[in-house]
Amino acid sequence: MAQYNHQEIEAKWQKCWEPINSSTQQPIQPKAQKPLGPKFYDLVMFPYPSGNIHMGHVRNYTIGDVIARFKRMKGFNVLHPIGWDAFGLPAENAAIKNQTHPADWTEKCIKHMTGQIKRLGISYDWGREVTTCTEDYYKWTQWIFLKFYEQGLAYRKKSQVNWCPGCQTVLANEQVKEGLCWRCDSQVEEKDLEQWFLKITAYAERLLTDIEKLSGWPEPVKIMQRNWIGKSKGVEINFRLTNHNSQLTIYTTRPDTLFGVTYMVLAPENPLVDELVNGTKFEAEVKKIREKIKSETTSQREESQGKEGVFTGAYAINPATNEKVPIWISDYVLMGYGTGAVMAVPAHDQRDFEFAKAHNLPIKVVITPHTSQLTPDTITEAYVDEGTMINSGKFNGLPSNEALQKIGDKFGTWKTNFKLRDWLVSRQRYWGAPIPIIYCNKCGLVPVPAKDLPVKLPKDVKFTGKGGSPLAGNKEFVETKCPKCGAPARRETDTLDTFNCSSWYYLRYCDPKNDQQPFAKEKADQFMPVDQYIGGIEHAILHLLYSRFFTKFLFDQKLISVDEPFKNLLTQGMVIKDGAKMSKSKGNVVDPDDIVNKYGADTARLFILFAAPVEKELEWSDKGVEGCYRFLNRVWRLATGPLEPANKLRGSNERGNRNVQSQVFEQAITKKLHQTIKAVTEDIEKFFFNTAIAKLMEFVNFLYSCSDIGHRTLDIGPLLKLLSPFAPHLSEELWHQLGNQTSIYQEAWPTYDPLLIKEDELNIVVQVNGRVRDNLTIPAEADQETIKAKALASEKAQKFLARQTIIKIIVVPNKLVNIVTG
RNA sequence: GCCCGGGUGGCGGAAUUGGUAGACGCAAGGGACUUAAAAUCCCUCGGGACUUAAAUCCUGUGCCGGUUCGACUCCGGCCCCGGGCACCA
Repeated sequence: MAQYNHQEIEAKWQKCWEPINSSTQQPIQPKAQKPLGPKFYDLVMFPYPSGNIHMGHVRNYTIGDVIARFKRMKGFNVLHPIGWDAFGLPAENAAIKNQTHPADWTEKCIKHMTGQIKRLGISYDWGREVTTCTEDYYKWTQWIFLKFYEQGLAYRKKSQVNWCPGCQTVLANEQVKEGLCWRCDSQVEEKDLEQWFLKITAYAERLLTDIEKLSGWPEPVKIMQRNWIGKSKGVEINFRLTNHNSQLTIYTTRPDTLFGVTYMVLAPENPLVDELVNGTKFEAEVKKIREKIKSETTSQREESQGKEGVFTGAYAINPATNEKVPIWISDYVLMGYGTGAVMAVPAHDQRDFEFAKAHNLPIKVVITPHTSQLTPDTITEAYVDEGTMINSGKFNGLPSNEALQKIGDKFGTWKTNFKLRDWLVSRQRYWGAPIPIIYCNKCGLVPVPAKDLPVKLPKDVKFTGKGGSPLAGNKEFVETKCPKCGAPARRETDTLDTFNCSSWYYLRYCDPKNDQQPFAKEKADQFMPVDQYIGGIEHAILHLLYSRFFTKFLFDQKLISVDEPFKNLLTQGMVIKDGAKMSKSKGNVVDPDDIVNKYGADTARLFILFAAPVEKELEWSDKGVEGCYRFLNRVWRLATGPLEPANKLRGSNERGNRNVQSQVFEQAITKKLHQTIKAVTEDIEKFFFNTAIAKLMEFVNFLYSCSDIGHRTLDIGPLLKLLSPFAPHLSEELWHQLGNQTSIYQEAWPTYDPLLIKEDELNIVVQVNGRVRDNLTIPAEADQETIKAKALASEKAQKFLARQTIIKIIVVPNKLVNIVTG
């Protein structure tokens, strides 16, 4: 018997699988199920080609592969593609550092990572490989951008934007995490710049309501998206200004507190501020404060906690009370939300309360709790709950929730607001898809005609890392002719945020070679939506929200027939070591290559699935890996062996059921096998891979515990099939050693016989007052009365029943009897 | 502060319509085989009491209460850990 040589076996089968892997066009069909089964689109988040795969990738791709192989054997027509999210900053930074071109660097990385992925034995359809930085791909990224532009959903606007000094480019709101750049952790600054936006806010309502449709998504992800979109219902109320013609519009979700307004606050950037203070004695002071606030970073602003502010000298009239209230500016009011102005009700809003305390502004209570009385003197924090209206004219005495509706109706206009901002998509970087726009002195802004796409990214560019769009330095690129009038014109030199590229790649996989359109509708329709999407939770908002937006837009353009891209989503947990995320600086990185070399891909795959449930964090353990390696060796010996001498020699301490006739073993093994088929199948369907593997181990352990008589007659084919999604190489090798000529994953998935898994005898627990006292073995067909009688007759139970009155006996079929005493 | 997850042996984790807590794996201890080691195979393995041993009993799923014949599982209150959002009016 040859030893289990993982290196030899894995290399051999990876080579054999090459032609089968790249052939979704001619899907692999189980022999038993000839007609093409229903489609199943199995997708993992495509990687950024950073140079090396890490354990997170291994986990991601292994999960996807188990599902792909399982579904194929189940008869589905599986689409299981892979590609590269290849535009992005690291390539450019590497270029600056190493004097290589981003294109060359990226190509090298892809080549290396391709080899690494192939060595994992993942059954990708490499014939559909997609790379976002190639002209044939980004041509269509640009094309889609132009579609947005045509529909008025891509526009340029000057506004306050997030600037990352580290990346030397602007960022979208979604890309700022707690004031820091999501990529490089630099403190994000605010800048006034003219930039390109996609009008994702036009889809805010649909992006929100359609979350309901995503029954196959984890609840936390849906909650995060809901919060990010941040819908709120309120009213806009106009306040007249004294000594001015214009009026002040505020947004509030609490019109019930309108009578409690004691001052107003404008965002420092609100244009009305100039109108109010220009030429007054307040101008200098207000503008000083405004400049100070503007210069502050987000985190400095947070520290000020809404205490920074100054009176503008102007007053507004409360439409409900006709009271004159002062107008202030403060950093706690944001220009980007609502109208950039609020009515301040210190008694019922904590931020207003704190500001009022800090600046000695009056407090007026208009809602009081049902149980106690609230006065401006006794109040120590804002009362934000519901209550009874007071000091509110004819609304006095009403419950506040009723007054909210009535006051809103009377004084304002109902309005829905979203926290979601439009998506800033322009980047002042080189390594991305050029924005296909031309600026003409006569015609203004002109989109590049579709026939002229792609706007090619020139190779000859200087990388200084000093800021500004690198493309601006390339004359040949910048200088062009206006497509409309032919006059000399300039190209846009910003590139698209790479999240544009990743927002539609799953559609390109459906038709990757199309040079007429991004994808043919009928081909996209054939596979969309993605049946199972697998990736890290870090994209809960970013990529997943953008992709939903793109899909809805393309649906509206009638380019596809689905309006949600991902039917089911599986968010895998991180791979950690020594309690921390693997990172170079911590020195706790485990290189997948090392594991594959030492133990093989099958072991790596098995361990990464076995060590933890998919959605939870996975603590890497070298010892645990060895355990999985041992298991595969056990399977190997089981299949290739005669039993080893040591195994035969277990003479003295063997279990009772040994040395019986082989027939008995056969029956027992068959039963256990069918139970295992059932359990493993159900576990895989629920993505409980860790317990599926445990059940395979149990079965193997069971086989080992049977005598060699049992072994000799054993057909391990079904076991190999059950194991094949997890450890494809070893299963395939042993499958062929059994004499089979065709690939194991062209086999149909094993089925179980419900009659065979039935136990003839059941183990029934006998409890007295809920505590276990005895175990009974009872024929499966025994009726309740028999079981009751046997339980009562139990000697061990009797001990606890002495001098007790039995009140009732509870029989749980197939499980237990509980005798309750008084 | 708000919103989500999650607390089970020495460790990773099982136990999803309330029904034998600790499957499976790791580590540890003991044994078989071996000149020896490795590999392999077998046994033990939450804590405690009692005992030569077997047996038996008590206790135990973050903490405190509750519902129930019966609670890791359901309810109320609290503590701790992880993640997300963070002046959104």
